[in-house]
Amino acid sequence: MQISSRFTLAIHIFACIDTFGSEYKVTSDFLAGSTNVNPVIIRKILGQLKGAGLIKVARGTGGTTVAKPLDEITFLDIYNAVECVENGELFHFHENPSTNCPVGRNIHHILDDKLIRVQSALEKELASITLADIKRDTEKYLA
Amino acid sequence: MQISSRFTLAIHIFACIDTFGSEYKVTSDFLAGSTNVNPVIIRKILGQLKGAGLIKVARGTGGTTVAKPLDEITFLDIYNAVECVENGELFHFHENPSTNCPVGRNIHHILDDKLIRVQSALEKELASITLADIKRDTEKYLA
DNA sequence: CTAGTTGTAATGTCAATGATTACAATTGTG
DNA sequence: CACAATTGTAATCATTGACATTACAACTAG
Repeated sequence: MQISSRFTLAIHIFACIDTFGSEYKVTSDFLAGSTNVNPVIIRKILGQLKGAGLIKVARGTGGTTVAKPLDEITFLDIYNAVECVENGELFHFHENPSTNCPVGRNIHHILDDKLIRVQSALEKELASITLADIKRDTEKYLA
Repeated sequence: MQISSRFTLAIHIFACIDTFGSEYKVTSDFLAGSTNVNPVIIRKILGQLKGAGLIKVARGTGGTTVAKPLDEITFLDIYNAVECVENGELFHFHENPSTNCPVGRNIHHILDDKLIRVQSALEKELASITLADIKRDTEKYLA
């Protein structure tokens, strides 16, 4: 299965806040228009990003702002915030390998460290990209 | 979403073929017993691995063998064989960003190269692990 | 107070996963 | 040759997550 579009949506949201935040009030309806995604879905993602301390959302009056310097928010922070994988485990392991079979009994010992290596490689690359990179390239393409 | 358990199942299957292949006939029922997964699911995975040229399956008589030297089969080969992600794209991009919004119009330009970087990091790590590593560690834990 | 928003619950649709039953096709062996 | 074991595959089913949508209570600036 693919990683949920919540991830690309969240980055799109940050690009909008940064680009339009000084000029417009960035509401869930505004973001729904730019992403073409239902405003309730947007509000759920905003709630997750807020919960992770990445943005501030104004209750009642409306509008969203970024809570930290852009170069301190990595793709990994966003990826974790929007819960792309359950329990933080990228790979879904088959649940009940047989304890009667020597291989089944040891498959976790054999495999777990390798799965972690792969997952760590993914997360390391996610951590190497920040919203400052997004800001730079957004300005480049909008010019 | 997590990556399908077909991936860990496939590796479990290879470990069984290597460990028991010389002594027993490794059938889908045998593998279903070791993995605790339905034999029809096993047969589907075997079909995908066979289609990728990684194993040979004996029709009628039954039994499975590995088609290549173990150090020539990487985790990436297996990952691709069992179709863990659609179109080979790890990230699901929201489908219709607005063309009326400057950010929506450019979000793919801004983001695609970064998503590819992350996906490549994952695939590179997958490619660095082979079934020879699994064989070595299986023997270690079964001893 | 009112208008515009957010937060959230409740439903609905759709797709993928995995289990399960059933059965035709295949093939070595008695 | 006929049989028994096995593969390949179709057809269902239950469960789960994603995303859309409607509805509405709670909140806040003006």
